[in-house]
Amino acid sequence: MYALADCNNFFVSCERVFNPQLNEKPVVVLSNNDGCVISRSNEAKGLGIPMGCPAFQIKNYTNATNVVVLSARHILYRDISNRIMHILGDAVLNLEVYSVDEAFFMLPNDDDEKNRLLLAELVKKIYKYVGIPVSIGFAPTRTLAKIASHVAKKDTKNTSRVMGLTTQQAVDEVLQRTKVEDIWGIGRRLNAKLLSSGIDYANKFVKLPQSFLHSIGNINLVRTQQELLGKDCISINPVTIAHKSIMNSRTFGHVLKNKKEISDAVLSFAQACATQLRQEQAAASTVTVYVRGDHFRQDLPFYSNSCSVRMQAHTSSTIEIVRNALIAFNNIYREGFYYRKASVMLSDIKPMTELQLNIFTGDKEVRQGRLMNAIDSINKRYGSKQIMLAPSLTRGEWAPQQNNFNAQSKNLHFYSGMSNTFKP
DNA sequence: TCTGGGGTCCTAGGACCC
DNA sequence: TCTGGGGTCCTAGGACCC
Repeated sequence: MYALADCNNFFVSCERVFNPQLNEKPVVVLSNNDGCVISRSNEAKGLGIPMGCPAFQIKNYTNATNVVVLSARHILYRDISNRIMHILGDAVLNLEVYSVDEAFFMLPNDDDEKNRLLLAELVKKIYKYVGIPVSIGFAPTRTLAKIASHVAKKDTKNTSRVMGLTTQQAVDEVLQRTKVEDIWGIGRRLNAKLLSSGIDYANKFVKLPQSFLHSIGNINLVRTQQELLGKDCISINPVTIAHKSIMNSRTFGHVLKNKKEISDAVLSFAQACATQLRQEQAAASTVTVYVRGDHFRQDLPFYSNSCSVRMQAHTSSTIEIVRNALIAFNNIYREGFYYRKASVMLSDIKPMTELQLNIFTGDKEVRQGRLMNAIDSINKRYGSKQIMLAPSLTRGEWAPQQNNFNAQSKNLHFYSGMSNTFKP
């Protein structure tokens, strides 16, 4: 049996832990740059505010009700997430942290009732020690466990917030009232294709021939169907999931034209990627830089492009990674356009332990490795930005804006200045 | 006026090999 | 009029997830 623990309205719930006045009020948390809604309380959902709603459209849904609109504090959410994952990790087998607010794990018992009691205890424990409401579903496959956790979350009569799909009868009943768009693995495109063939609910989806699934999707869609039929198709991840790519990317606070300002952003993102890479004790051989204009500005010419540079050898040195990121950036920067976003991605990542020294770069690699170790330990001890490459010492023009937009409606309450109130 | 930031996997098609 | 039959590797793009 697999279980999935899923935090309810996670970012909003985190904010409520530190500000109980937010309880029972409609609350939303915004994406970086205060762009759009990424977490909603039940009350906000009740007002009809959709996921991904642009911040400036919230007022269209408020209906004369006070909505509390908050900028995101991802460092805080990550810390709370870690606490929850520790509690889960101590109690269960094979914890797979799937996202900041979700984790899969295996259940120890064959007995449904024992499992149910164990999970109900975990839900209580997490609420008691961390203050976050969690729902847990369990079933023979991950895809069914996911559906079970949704059912548990929505069923307000079920106070234990635990739901098992352990008999065929229970599965059949739930599939009958699960829309295909709510199945894990079926997104907007596939949903549209299925609907146009008259497939609206999961009980119809599971009866489709595999040849049809192949014709509208790929092998993953067949796997999703098999999972709903109770056949475990998703291979178990190793204990520590190594990243295959590392990315750092921001939408700028406003459009930028000046090459230096944008290359400062690229430099800063490349440094962040390199630091994370070393934290994971890994090295990468490919750096990709991407830039684009502003989709929403009809009045400006639009340009987007990306460039990948393959480095001579795998490296985790900030100096090498930044140097190559800037080469890639120089390749794609075009004079005369306005830019709104840039990103840096590292790929072809390997653990340090698997790497051999390249005969061309060996000595330099060793020396830069010592330098990077020194920088990392100083930054760890005295604060994350004590030593950086020189051009990134100033706060860039590209910095995203938070708490810095106009409230058009008196119905909107904008909280600000809360960013540093949390002490782990 | 104002629209996020990460990730993964799969497939088709091109380049290249013998 | 006629133009082989296998392979591999890489990349771009599309789909999905949170």
